[in-house]
Amino acid sequence: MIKVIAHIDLDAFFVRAEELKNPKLENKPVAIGKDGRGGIVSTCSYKAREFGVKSGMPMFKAKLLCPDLIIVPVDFNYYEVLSNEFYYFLKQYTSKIQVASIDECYVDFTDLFKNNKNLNEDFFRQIQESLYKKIGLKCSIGVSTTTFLAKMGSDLKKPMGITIIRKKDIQKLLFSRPINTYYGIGNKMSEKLRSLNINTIGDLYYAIKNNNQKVISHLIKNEAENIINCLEGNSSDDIFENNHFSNHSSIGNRRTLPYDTNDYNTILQELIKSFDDCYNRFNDKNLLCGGLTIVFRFTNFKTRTYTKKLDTPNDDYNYLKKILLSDFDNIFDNQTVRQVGVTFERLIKNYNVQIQMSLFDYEYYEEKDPIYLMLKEFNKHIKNENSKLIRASDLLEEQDYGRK
DNA sequence: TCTGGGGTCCTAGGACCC
DNA sequence: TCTGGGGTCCTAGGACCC
Repeated sequence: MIKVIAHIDLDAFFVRAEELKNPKLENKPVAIGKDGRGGIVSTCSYKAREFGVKSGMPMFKAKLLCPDLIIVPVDFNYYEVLSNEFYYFLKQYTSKIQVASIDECYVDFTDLFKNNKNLNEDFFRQIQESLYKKIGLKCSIGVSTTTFLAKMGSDLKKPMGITIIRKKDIQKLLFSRPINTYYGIGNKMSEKLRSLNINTIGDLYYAIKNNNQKVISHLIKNEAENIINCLEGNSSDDIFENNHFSNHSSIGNRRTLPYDTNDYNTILQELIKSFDDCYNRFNDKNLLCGGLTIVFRFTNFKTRTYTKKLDTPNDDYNYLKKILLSDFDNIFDNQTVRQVGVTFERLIKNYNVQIQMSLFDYEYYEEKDPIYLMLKEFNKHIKNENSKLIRASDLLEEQDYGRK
């Protein structure tokens, strides 16, 4: 059966989130990110883009392009709360939602269109408008028969765009697009392909079709076949239902040092800050950590990682920290370091913790409890007066931590 | 005064077993 | 009379995405 899959992507999400906090930022050139050594633009407002500011650009460069740029630091916890609001909003339409990141998801609307042959923009326009009215977020929507095409579609018109890609329109809409806009082909691969005179998605399609071995040999195993399937609309259209952006199999933190150094104590102190940051986020979630990774990035941007697998998954601060410190002593060899980081890996749900059912209730939570705070934020941001109070049980029921 | 920090996934190649 | 080769499992490092 032909499916109706939408990819819904929030427009300049971090900027929009900050505008909701501080409406004075609206229609101004705003960049979200760190303003300091190594700071880059995480995302920026459309006004800032008019000056040539882009995601990933060093902040000092952005300031040169746009002297009036307003720089706002990243507030990830707040974005996460807002992101969950967005996904709850979508649930009024269907539960067939696959959360892909903090600001985008795939939704299977097939059932809703079962009896309606006239697939058009109206329905999606209504979602857009309702989302904006209720939560204040803007989004772009791509609609097609597969997740890949929906994803490619949402990128074609922004902000507040709606793009329907029908099978007969794939070539017209996608083949002239630059090669790096193909989802899954990044800078490295684009560079290789351009050196082989593959500059557009269409170029790549025909090269594979014509069995151009020079090109095919640069792709990973089975990728050529996969690309043809994607561009002919025959790739997977399955939605893997998940409920939260916050279900992770790892939690990490990296920190760029104020200056490159090989000083043992300076590096160790930053590493411990990283560890504490990870632990604080990890500790909220009733998880066990099954492995610890330390990462160094050197002046030349090469990275070195060191992973310790734990015999038994653990959540004890002192135990994990002891491992961190002994690992650090083992591997640190006085090389000059630019960035250090820690990742908690192999996260699994801690089934040993028994929680009384009554504790799932919103009103039973202590005011300092992270779940309580999250709910408070969440309810505060729902603008519709009629929406009912969300209870902790609604959230927790849907938690499904751990790996498949 | 270049190049963040949150992640996931893939692969080459080493370790190990028989 | 020198170290094959098939298989599995694991991990470091890198590519990619937002």
